[in-house]
Amino acid sequence: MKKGEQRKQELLKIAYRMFIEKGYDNTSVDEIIAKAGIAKGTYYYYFPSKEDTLEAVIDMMINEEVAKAKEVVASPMPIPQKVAAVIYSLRPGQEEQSIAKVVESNENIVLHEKLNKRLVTEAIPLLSEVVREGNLAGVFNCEQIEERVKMILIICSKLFDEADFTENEVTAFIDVTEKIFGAQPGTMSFVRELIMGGIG
Amino acid sequence: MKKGEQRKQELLKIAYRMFIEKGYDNTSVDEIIAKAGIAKGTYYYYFPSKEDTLEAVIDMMINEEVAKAKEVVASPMPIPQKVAAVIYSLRPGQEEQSIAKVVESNENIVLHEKLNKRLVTEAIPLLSEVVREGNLAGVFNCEQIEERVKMILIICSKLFDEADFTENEVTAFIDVTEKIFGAQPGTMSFVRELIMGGIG
DNA sequence: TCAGATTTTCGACTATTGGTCGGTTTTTTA
DNA sequence: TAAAAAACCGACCAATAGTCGAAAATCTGA
Repeated sequence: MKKGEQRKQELLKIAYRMFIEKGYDNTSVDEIIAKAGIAKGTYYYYFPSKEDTLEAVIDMMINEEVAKAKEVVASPMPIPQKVAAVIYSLRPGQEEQSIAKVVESNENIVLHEKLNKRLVTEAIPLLSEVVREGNLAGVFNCEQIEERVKMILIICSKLFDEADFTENEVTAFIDVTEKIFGAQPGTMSFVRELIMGGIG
Repeated sequence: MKKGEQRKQELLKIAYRMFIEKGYDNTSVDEIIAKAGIAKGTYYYYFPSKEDTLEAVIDMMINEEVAKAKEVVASPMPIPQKVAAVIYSLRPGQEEQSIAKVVESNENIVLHEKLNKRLVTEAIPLLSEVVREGNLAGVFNCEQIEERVKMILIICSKLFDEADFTENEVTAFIDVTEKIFGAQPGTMSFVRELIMGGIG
């Protein structure tokens, strides 16, 4: 890695942290360069604009999460569990969660939404592959796989914005997931413990 | 209506138009007051901040769409058709659609997302009432009504962002809707013509 | 080793923007 | 009709994204 590339990565990490901590709009370029200890010109030598920095930060985040998801897809695991694991792996990582003060839901709409949109797009082919596996294995039974996967991902991205889940939400989500993919009732019921224990 | 209230409404309309035409971020307060022919101080006499103006604009839009939706709920109509009609009435109105250049999807994330969020929240009780009707009438059969309605609304808000629908999307959407609400297969199939003819 | 080119860095400067404030005009009230 | 309240004005401020020409550091090849 060249010198220049190193600096860019360093700036990216700083920007990433600050965008998540304080929100994209509430983070000024001046603050970023102050923390990095560089001059304005240097920053703009690496990034054409602040928004491009955001885009790069999102790329970084997406790549990490997609990599995790791909591992899960490749790993041997019962199909229903794999579906859950892929979705689970797409959540914002540990770090984001702990840092995030303003980040989720109310503030930082731009980052949040851009990230979710990209996440859904990138995840569709991955999760579709798993569902296709499921169809072959007989656990699932559905057509329009990509479209159904998209719906599930959209639901998840919105539902998981809130930190806590109600009993009814979980129940409905499990039932809907089974029905969307044409699975036998109970196929996804293990998700209840997963959600209640792991996240909620 | 007092003089002051008139001016406020006038400003609101101007802001609404500009936010939709050019996006919230790309509309400056200076532009708004220029178009309104007033001074900075006057603007801030009516709105504490630019963001409050956005909030007020969204309120305005929400109220209109909720009013339409309420009419639909109250009107006599077969339940499945009513479900479709309520959802349909929540789309951004004619005007928005025609004005909107940058508005949808790519730019104007803030307005778009805040609006959608509010729309889902406000629509849940309305659509839930219809579904409850449907349960009593025997066309639907489901529990966790609010939660299922929320899912449908989320799916719609994301799916209808794109102007065009694929055959597969429509097929999957119809099937999913029926299954989420526990309706007989075919119950919602009329939606196909509705979407293909009316929107797509 | 050294000159010339390339890459990287610098920071003063600009334009735009959201927002403030003290004062003026208009309208209402009594 | 005079005092009070409401509405309005625009100069001013602080913050902020982005520019630019020049300087410093690094690399190149002879």
